[in-house]
Amino acid sequence: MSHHPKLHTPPAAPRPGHPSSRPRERRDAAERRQRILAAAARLFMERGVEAVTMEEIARAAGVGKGTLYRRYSDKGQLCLAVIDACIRHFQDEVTAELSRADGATSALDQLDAFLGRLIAFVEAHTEWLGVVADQAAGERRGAFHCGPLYQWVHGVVARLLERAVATGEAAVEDCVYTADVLLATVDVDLYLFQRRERGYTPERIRAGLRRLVAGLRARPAPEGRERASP
Amino acid sequence: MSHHPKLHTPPAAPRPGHPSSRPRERRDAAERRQRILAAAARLFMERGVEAVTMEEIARAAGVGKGTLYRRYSDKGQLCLAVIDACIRHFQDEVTAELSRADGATSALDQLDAFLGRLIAFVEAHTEWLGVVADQAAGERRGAFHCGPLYQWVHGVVARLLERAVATGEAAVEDCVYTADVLLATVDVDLYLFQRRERGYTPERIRAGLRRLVAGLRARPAPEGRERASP
DNA sequence: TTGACAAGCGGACGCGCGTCCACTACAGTG
DNA sequence: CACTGTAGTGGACGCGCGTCCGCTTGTCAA
Repeated sequence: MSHHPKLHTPPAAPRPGHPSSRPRERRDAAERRQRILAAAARLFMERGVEAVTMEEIARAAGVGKGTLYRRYSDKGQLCLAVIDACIRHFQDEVTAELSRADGATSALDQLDAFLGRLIAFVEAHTEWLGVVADQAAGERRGAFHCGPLYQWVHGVVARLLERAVATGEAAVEDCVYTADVLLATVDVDLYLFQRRERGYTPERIRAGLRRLVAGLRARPAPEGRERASP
Repeated sequence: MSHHPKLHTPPAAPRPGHPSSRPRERRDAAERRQRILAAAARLFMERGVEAVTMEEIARAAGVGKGTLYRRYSDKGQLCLAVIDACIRHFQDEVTAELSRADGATSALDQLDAFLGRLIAFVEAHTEWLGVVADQAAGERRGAFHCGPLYQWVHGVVARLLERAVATGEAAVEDCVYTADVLLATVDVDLYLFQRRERGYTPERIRAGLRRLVAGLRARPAPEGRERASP
């Protein structure tokens, strides 16, 4: 298992596939990459993600800053690389569960289950995801939404919505848009705000999200509906 | 018109109200503040918000960086101060419209109208709001959600939702949470992503949001409903 | 008017990020 | 094995932010 089409930095940069197709990554370079990842993981665990600087990571890994930035264009990318194993695991589980429940469960229920898993994932990696989000500012605005992780999650949600529409379970006009909306719900910034400032539990957030999904269900009688074009 | 309880930096810092209650802001300080605001507004218009540095603003205003930071703790606050007039105008219009339509229009329709206005506001000030959002990173995470602007907008939405529930129009369990969700929909990052990458028009976004609100309507027959307490 | 005190000022400074480029050393070639 | 091109390296550097602290100046009381 575990093959989501080049979502993750495969081995490194040149070629993921054939063993003798291109000047593949140098041996020493690969070793340094391991050192970097190990050092970053250790420091992040020890002192928290925010408190560690790129310079420290470079020093701890015994490489220069240039080398560090060659592989990970910013702290966010490095974070994603560090929790890469978790991400793959998450994706594998989801993929497995979805294909298992394929015909047996309604699409909307699968969506609900997926969102539950997603909340758990966010809850478990808030600090990391927070840093990732921070990097997507200024010049890099929108980088996260354009990145493979969001694309994948969005794809899953949109596909489930489309299936739900096809089976008549749900009445959704614009699945792509709606998927964005559902995911905006677990945006790290909002999630942290609700957890920290509002004092919500993950369960409460989950419940709210579930009710939102319930609102997508097709209605028995479209009587007092919205007027379509004013 | 135009009195929302200290949402904006009133005159400056010490006291908004009585004329002889505290060592009110010095005259020269006030003048400098005007210079800063004018310089910032000009530079932002000329070269775009992102491209202007705090140092340049200070220089253009003929003050030191320390002075600049004394009043506006970061670029985001400065941005908000520059578009303060627009914000007040927005709030006044909304307040007026809401009190005008008070008994005449259904709460859900008022909500819909408000969200339309909100989208227009975001569309008009994306660049500024983007910078504001950028500042709410790292240490300052959640600053925007804690700030007066979000609080106010959230209050409006939550109140309308509560009214809709009271009149039986809508079936919403958790109005505060739902307000957060509706607003997450027009989060600057997401909004820009949908506008730029997905190529959505504001109208399309508005339509999607409207449908989301429609999903909150109370159902005629609660048949295949969610099980309330598992 | 004078004195005193705090509010206000401003620029030097430190920090972290990310870039840049002269140098190194690995991996194919003859 | 010597040769060579090129991926890879690392640290000096520049930038923008935000802070800090010694100096200035308005304001109020005597």
